[in-house]
Amino acid sequence: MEHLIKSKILENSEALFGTAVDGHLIQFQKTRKDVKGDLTLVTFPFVKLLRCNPAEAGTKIGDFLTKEVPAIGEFEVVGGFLNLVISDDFWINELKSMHADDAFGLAAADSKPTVMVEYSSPNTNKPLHLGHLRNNFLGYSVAEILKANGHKVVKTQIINDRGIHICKSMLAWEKFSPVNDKGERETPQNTGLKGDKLVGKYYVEFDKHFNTEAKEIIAEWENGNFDDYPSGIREEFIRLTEAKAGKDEKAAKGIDDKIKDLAKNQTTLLREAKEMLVKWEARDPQVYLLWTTMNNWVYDGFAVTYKKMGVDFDKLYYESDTFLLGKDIVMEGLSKGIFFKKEDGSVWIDLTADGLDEKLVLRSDGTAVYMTQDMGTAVDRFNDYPDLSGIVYTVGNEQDYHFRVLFLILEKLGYSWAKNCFHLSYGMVDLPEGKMKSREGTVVDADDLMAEVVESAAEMTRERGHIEGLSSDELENLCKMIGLGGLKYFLLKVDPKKRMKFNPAESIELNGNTAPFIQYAHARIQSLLAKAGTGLKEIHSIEINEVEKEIIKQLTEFPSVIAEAGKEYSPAIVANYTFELVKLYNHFYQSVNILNEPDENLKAFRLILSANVAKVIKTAMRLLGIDVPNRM
RNA sequence: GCCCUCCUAGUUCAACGGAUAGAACAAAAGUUUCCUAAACUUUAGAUACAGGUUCGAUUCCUGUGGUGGGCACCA
Repeated sequence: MEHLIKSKILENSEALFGTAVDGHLIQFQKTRKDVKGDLTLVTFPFVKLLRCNPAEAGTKIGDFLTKEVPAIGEFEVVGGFLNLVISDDFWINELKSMHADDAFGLAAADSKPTVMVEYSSPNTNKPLHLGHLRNNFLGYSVAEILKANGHKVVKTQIINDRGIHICKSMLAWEKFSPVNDKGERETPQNTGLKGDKLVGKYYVEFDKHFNTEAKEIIAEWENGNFDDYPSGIREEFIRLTEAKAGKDEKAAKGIDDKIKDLAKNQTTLLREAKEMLVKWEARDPQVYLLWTTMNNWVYDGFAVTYKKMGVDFDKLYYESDTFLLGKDIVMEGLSKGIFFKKEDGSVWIDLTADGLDEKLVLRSDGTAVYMTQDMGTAVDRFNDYPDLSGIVYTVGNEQDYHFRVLFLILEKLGYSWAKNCFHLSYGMVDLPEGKMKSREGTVVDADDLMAEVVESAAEMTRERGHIEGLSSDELENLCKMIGLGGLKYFLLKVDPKKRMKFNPAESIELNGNTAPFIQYAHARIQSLLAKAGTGLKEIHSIEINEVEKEIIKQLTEFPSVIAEAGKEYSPAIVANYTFELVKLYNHFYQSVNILNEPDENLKAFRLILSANVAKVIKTAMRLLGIDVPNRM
């Protein structure tokens, strides 16, 4: 309808305004609930053209449209707003056509370019936590939304399987794991621990011993013992200690941290971890075997978690394969004059003209940095998938700057796809008590949380009843749908860019803007349809009420909501749309009695309306990775 | 110090520069002879502050205050 009106106005702009008008002057919005009309045209933009007041402009355009567009019956002008009334027949036809369309709202599959969506990308030294849940749910959902928009999607993750952090877990396991009577150190098999949990345990173990050792070193320094440490340490320690005098609490703490860092760098543990990393890079067989073994434990653990989350991947990248990539690109950029070399041999790019800084792309010893690797990986992916048009990176907003730089460098290097790369940046998830800090044990473990929400859903379902006739498998499945749906919805309904607060109690809430509220509406409609039986009759001309019309209007917006969510990479748009739809429907449901409606025609209409609400709910929730039960 | 981000009811979130700033939770009051009460209906309550641009500003610009993050030859 908007397209139709727009083109009519543009075609006749000479007659209406005496001049051609720009398409963007024609702005629509939803009509306020308390005034007459279904669609509103904002007439302020035409005031200057027509040299009249907004109301006169509205009347002129309204007169024109009622003549030109049959579906527009009448109109009303309120100030600068032209409110158009669209005929009931138009809405009923809309409903009929969506009812006939099983894939309503979805664009034709694979009709748009291939997009890669990267998400999850964990480190292999610790288990997944709440922050990863937001990342995974977001990435998965955006992938689904892009598919719904007709894109072919490759879901991927890059697994950070190498580096000093992995060596820390490995070292701690070798040093601190107890040995059982069979002479084995702890394994997932002999402890029954999930692999990622076991490895994570030793990462924590490393940190514990590491801190203890650092404290001991500081104690030695405080006693004036610097014998075992390199020259310069004593001076630095004294300098820092003296700088502390007279500082306020916060500044003093900062200096304490620096002293601690100084001491940490002198620990045997860190030295050994670094040695292990060097051995790993040299492919030392023993270190490599340990690395492979422990990473496999982690992958087994992650697989369980991903399955529970309901996410999956089409292609995996491992940092151990990609961490050397990108050097040839640096050389190429160097020869093109995009990068420059400093005296010490390090290679940089100067982005000051773009409002950014100088950025290192290759160390003076010729080794790659994070940026180098990311450049290489991106190019690599476009080689792997020749029809790839762009990459979406689901990564936290602490890396905003990194991705700005990365995309800019790729663009300067002349990769035309650089403009199709997008950083799906999301805010941190806060707990009611504040930031999650692994050191302080305030991290919420992903497995624990998922188990908790499912258990809560089970409790509430048992309390409520309505479960007669369900097998225990069906019941378990239902509780999973409700619990995990609630969790997913809670994390997805907020604008991804925004930092959000996670309240464990609210996440399992079943009222308000939650998945169970939406799932319930769907289940109730299914049971309504089952009771009504099949054979929905054709609807004849009928008078529909305001609420019914509102619902149809809302339903017709679904395709544009999907398009909008794809453009903005925002599942929140889909979530909030669905919630509005359900509220509208519940209101309607409460005000009529569909099954006992004597007018067969009206009954058929209301059933079809309900069926389409259910269809849209199901599709929308699918885009969020949430299952909807047929009964609950 | 420099750069980025965010600040909306008691709380958690909405609002392409558009009409009287919407919801949800919490609070208060109601609705079960009838399709699932995990529902529905009422009531009360907010744009951090100060300027500017505009017919019109929660939205854009400037400044102030606050939040969080980034500024390593770490990843």
